[in-house]
Amino acid sequence: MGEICLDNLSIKELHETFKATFGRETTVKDKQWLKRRIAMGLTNSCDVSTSSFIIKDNKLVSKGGEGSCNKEAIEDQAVKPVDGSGKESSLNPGSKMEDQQIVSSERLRTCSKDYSCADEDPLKEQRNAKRIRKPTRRYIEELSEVESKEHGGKSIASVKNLGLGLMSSRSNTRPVRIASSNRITLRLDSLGGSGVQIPYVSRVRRSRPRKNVKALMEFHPNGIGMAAKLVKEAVDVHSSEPNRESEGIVLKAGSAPEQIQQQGQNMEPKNKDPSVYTPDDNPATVRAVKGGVRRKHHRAWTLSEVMKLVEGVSKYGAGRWSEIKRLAFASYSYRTSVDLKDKWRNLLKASLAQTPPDSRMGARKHASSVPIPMPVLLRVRELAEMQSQFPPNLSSSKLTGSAGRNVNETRSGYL
DNA sequence: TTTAGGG
DNA sequence: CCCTAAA
Repeated sequence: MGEICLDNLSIKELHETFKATFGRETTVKDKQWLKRRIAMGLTNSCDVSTSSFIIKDNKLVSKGGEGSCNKEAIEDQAVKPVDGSGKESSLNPGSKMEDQQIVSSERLRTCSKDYSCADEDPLKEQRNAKRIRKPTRRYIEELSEVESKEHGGKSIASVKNLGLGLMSSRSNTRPVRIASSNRITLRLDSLGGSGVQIPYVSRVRRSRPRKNVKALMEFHPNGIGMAAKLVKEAVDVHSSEPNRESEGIVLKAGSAPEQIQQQGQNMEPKNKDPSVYTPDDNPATVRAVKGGVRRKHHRAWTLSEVMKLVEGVSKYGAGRWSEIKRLAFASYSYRTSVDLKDKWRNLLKASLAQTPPDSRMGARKHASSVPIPMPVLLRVRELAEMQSQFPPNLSSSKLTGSAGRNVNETRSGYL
């Protein structure tokens, strides 16, 4: 019971799932470890209410009721440092993924240190030791999202103490959240005038100025547009380079993506208090003066997010994005209802195109994007198919789907 | 404001 | 992801 049914997956599949879940690859070859890891990644979102997904072979079964949150998996993880086992060689959890170089030394530390933070300390150590490796911004950003859930908008208040009067610029200031460790991160969308940003953590996103052309054009007459742009860029350059070392987690770490990753996974259930790193928005758009709207940083969808989305759709119906956003995605500050919609659209497309030919061609050209587990795709297709038939009944929306429906993966002999 | 679609 | 038309 404890173990999720990932057992039937091959190492390769586990790797894929792992990547899909955490957005990064892993070289760990230990099946057990992978399973635990994935299990956590998937269930750490225990509140997915009604059902937790279980992947079994190619079937996706929803396990109803019981708060089956595999605490076990997590505990196990903590105890993993048991080198006694013969498979120690593969025991390098979130350590450094591809860097098996420092492995040994780190492993030792892992043992001596407190289990709970086994993954963390070693990192610091090894980092000083040899690691110089470049940050790899992408990972940091994408993994930084912690799937912590539910934390009402309670954290919004205190922000005022910071003397940020500008957040009012847009009556609808996106809920500002306070990140765990005394670190405050906020994002003001001041599209209107002020557009000043508080570089508390100077996490401005950098990217190409892109086409603010339109905006610029309008102000051009006064040359202000240009000025604005320049300013914007300037700000950008200055505050951006330090990629978003989000929450003071990366602190001393030169960058090691692993750390972020860690935090997400290791976070023990009990420590889940809302204050722990709020997956706040910020990486999002930042505006400087008029029209410095950068694209939101691309957030790779993790498997768990996808699953939440799928479940959300199954419960509230496709199209009720705002609902799904509020309920199933309450914790993900980024991911707007529109994002959900878009993602669903993509999932749908993927599910329909499922396993077409793949023939000899270099199949996975851009395999970089998380491969979505077949089961999930099947579910997506099912839901779409089904929902198109029975337009979501507002009355029984909650009962629709999730309740008693089975996952009849319709023959789909594929794979 | 939220949806649906096109870009 | 962004943007926009509709609702």
